[in-house]
Parts: sequence; structure tokens; C-alpha cells
Amino acid sequence: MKKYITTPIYYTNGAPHIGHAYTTILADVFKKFEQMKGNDVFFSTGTDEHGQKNQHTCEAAGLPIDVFLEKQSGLFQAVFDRMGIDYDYFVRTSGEPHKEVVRSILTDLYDRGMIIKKSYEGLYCEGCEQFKKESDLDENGLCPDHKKAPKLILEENYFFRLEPYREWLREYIQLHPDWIKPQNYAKEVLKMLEEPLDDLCISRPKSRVWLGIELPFDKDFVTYIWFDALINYISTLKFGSNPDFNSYWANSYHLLAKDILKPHCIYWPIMLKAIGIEPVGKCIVHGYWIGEGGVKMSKSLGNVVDPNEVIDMMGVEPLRFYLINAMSISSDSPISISLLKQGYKQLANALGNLQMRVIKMVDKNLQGEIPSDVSLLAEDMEVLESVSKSFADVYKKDIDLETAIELSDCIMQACNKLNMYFANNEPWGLVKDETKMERFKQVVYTTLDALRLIATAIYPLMPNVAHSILKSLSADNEKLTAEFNPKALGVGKVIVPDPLFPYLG
RNA sequence: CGCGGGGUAGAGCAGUCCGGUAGCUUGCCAGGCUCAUAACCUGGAGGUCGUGAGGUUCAAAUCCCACCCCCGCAACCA
Repeated sequence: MKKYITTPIYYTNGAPHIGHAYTTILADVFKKFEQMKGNDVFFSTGTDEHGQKNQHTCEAAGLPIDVFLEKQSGLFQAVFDRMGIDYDYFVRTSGEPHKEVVRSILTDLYDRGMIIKKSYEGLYCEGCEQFKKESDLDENGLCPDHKKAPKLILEENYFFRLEPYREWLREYIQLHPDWIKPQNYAKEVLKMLEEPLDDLCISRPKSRVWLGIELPFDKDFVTYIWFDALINYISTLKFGSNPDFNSYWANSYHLLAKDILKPHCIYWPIMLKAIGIEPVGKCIVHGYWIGEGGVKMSKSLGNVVDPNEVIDMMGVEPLRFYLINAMSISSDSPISISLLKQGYKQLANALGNLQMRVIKMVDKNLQGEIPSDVSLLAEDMEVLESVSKSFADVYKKDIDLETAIELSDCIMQACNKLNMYFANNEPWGLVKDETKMERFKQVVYTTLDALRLIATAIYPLMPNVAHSILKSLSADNEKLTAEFNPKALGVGKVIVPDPLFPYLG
């Protein structure tokens, strides 16, 4: 089956932060998860390179626009590459293939009378370069940021009407309870849809914003950034010319943070409907990463977690694991260096140490030979079967925040279970008694085989760790799949590995 | 009274829909073990479950009511 996974395209005005890293890692985890189930996954990410803020930052930097955008977009590509993100396509909205699709959609909607020109009157603050609502102003009617009175100006613009589709969208959401996940966000969108929707202004006069896609039917305007950016999801799939478009789109997943719920769950489905495409398969919404103690991350507080610094300290994969495991489904989640270290230590102790203790034991006492032809006791089989089953159950689920968290949880549980099993059976005692060698081999085999299952299950979260463990078990020769069969470890020799998670100090 | 989410041991969370001895990870203390990465196993201390000498109930973290605090959305700023 074909599947399509997208991240939002990131605004190039700033540098990549932990939130960008999270959404993109989540998408990468989902891709690998689906690939293990045998699905053909197309994963896209990219950068959003238009709009007023980019324009300003570029002007302040004194760079030619293409140089500026290349540089900013490169920051995102660099960190994603460093994190080993296996994206299939990196879209840049400044690229011609994307612009062409946007223009053809605009032309089509305009020709069909769905885009209309009208005048807009509002209070405009020249400092903010934005229209203000009365409620945005302070008690004296001044802009709170610039302490200046906004001007009443009249401006012509192009608008796309949302209201005719409001009822349809409400019904769609009610009929598809899994369309927006977690469901509390669906509830929030339904609330937004209780009131009539204003027309969406989809143009900006070039006198204010020049960095954008020129309207094909009026050269004095560029396209509003959201109208442009959302279309990346279909321009990436080469809408209009790709014969596989429908099969990817039918199983598509948009990942997004909660701040961009409205564009993705109101503007976008309505735009799609108007274009003649069914809504995206599923929207997976997540919260924010905040500082420890629930305070917002800020440079002045010194609690900003920079993905590059974390990677320097502990490597990519512990960061991946932490981000997946620690994000709460229904609320924002804290992150800090000390919390990350805590997560790292858990991996080192429960998983890294488990691998090392059993492998060194086999290396020393069995000349590294993995025991073959062992007939396990019922209690051994129970361990392997319960671990297999917990993994198989998770892999049956559709991708979701819950699924990702559950996967990471059940891996930790399996590690804990194995450490306990190992300790209870005291193989270091068995090996000293000739008459107990058979039992020794059973215990060791069970632990090694469980480790193989854990390594397989952990692949989407920590691909290199998965391969390292399998390699140490001489089991790295097959393609990883979501099949978890107990007692399937082949013959061979173990290889004593370097520690997966060295002591951090 | 705009909308949504959250407030449970020092920290991070689960439990709340379907009321019934308050759980998990981490940190701290003690013991054990010794195969292993300052690891592993066992036990312990630590909580008036935001507030209300509120309501319902034999019984409330969980259901109802009121209030307080934090976060996000309330826009032509992603």
C-alpha cells in the first residue's frame, strides 16, 4: 500500500529549533514504521520561503533574496540530514515546480469564479505592517507594540470564500472522527466552525509584500503565504501529472503542531474541496516542547534546547527516543538537558547494559557461540511470547501519536522484563555448575532472542541502534519487518560490541 | 462569563470516559547480587490527587457545582 507522510514546511525566517526537529523525527519514525509493515512510503518536508517576514529578515541581512533563502533553507536541510531523516522530497516554495502548481490552481479557481476581488477596510499599523483589530489595541487605541495610532486604510484584495463549505466540513469531521487526531483538536475545530467563516484574503499588494508568487491574473499582487504554502502538499506529489497521485493521497498523513491547526484543518480541506480533491487522510496534531517547570523556552532564561547541542552531547538516536517517548498526547511537554540525560541513562541501563551483560557472558562461556537446539521451558517461552505479542500489537495500529508513544513504552517494558528475567535466573551461577549447563543455555538463548525482538521493534525509533544490536547477534542480514516470531534467532557467533550508550559523566 | 488543553511524591508522567486500598520512570536512603555500562535485583521514605470544614454516594483523583493558576488559539504575523 502507498502512504504519504508530510511535515509542515518550515518558515525560513528563523533557525531550526527542537519543535522542527520533533515533527520531522516523528515523520521519519512513522515512515520507518510503515516500511516495516511493507508499505511504500513517500515522505516530504521542506521550507516555506515567501512572505513578509522572510522579506524583512532578508533586507536586514542585506543579502540577495535567492542567496538568503538558499542559506536559510540549508540550515533546515543540514540539521535534518544530520539527524538521518530519510525524506524523499525536500520542497522549497521558491522552486518553479511548486509555483507552477500554485499558479494553475489559482487560475482554475479564478476562472470558476471562486476568487473575487473586493475592497477591505481596516486599521493598519505601519510599525507592524499589519492590520489590527480593535481588540488588539490598547486602551488609547494605539498599537501596543509601537505606541502609534493605526491608520484607517482601504485596500483592494482577492478573496477566497470559505463559508459555502463550512457545513460540508463540519459534517466531514463528524463523519470521520479519526481525521484529526488527537480528538480534542477535532473538537476545537468543530467549535471554530460554529461561527460563519470570513472570506480568506489570498493576496497581498506588491506595494507591501513582494516576496511571493505573483497572481496569474493580476501582476500587482502576490499570493498570501498560507494559500501558497499549503499547496506544497499536492505540488510535491506532482498533482496534475502524477498517475500515482490518488493512491498516495488516499493514505496521506499531515503532521503539524497545534498552532497551525486552523490553516490545516479549515483552510486546507476547503481549498482541496474547491480544487476537487478529497481531504487529506489524517491530520496528526501535537503540542509544544516547553522548558522544565512548564516555562516557555527563551534565550534570556537560558533554557532553550538546541537540537545540534543535544546531538553533540548524546548523539541523534537518544534524542529521537526521548522526543517520541516524552511527548504527552494531550498537553505540552517539558524538555531540558537534565530530562534528556535522564532518558539517556534509562536507555543505557535498560537496553545498553542488557545487551552487554548477555553478550559478554556468551563470549566468555560459550566461545561466543549462540546456543542452538535448545528446548526452552514454558517460562522462557512465556517471556518471548509476551514480548513478541506486545510488539506485534503495536505494529498493528495505524500511525498516531499514541502509537509512537506506545511503541517506545513497550520497548522499555520489554527491557525491564528481560533484565528481571536474567537476574532471577542467575545465569552467572548456572554456568559454574556442569549439571546446569542446559539451563544456562536456555536462559542465555531466551535473552538473546528477546534482544533480537527488541532490536527489531526499536528500528523506527533508533535505526542505528537496531542494526548495531542485530549485528552483535549475527542477525543483521535480513530486512526488518513487523513480524515478531519468538525463538527465531539463527546460529552464529555473538560479537562483543562497543557500548551503545557510553556513560555521559 | 469567547474556545480548547493542563494543574497527581523533588522532577517527568499514567490513572479520570466505566467511582472501590494512589501507580510508573527518575532522584534519595537501606539491603542484596556480582554476569554487565557508577550496572542489575529487592525493600523504604516522600503525595491533604489546584482550591472549596461545596454537592451526590456506603465510598470521589475519578461524577456534579463554584472559583484560582498555567499554556495555546482567538488576526491579513509560520
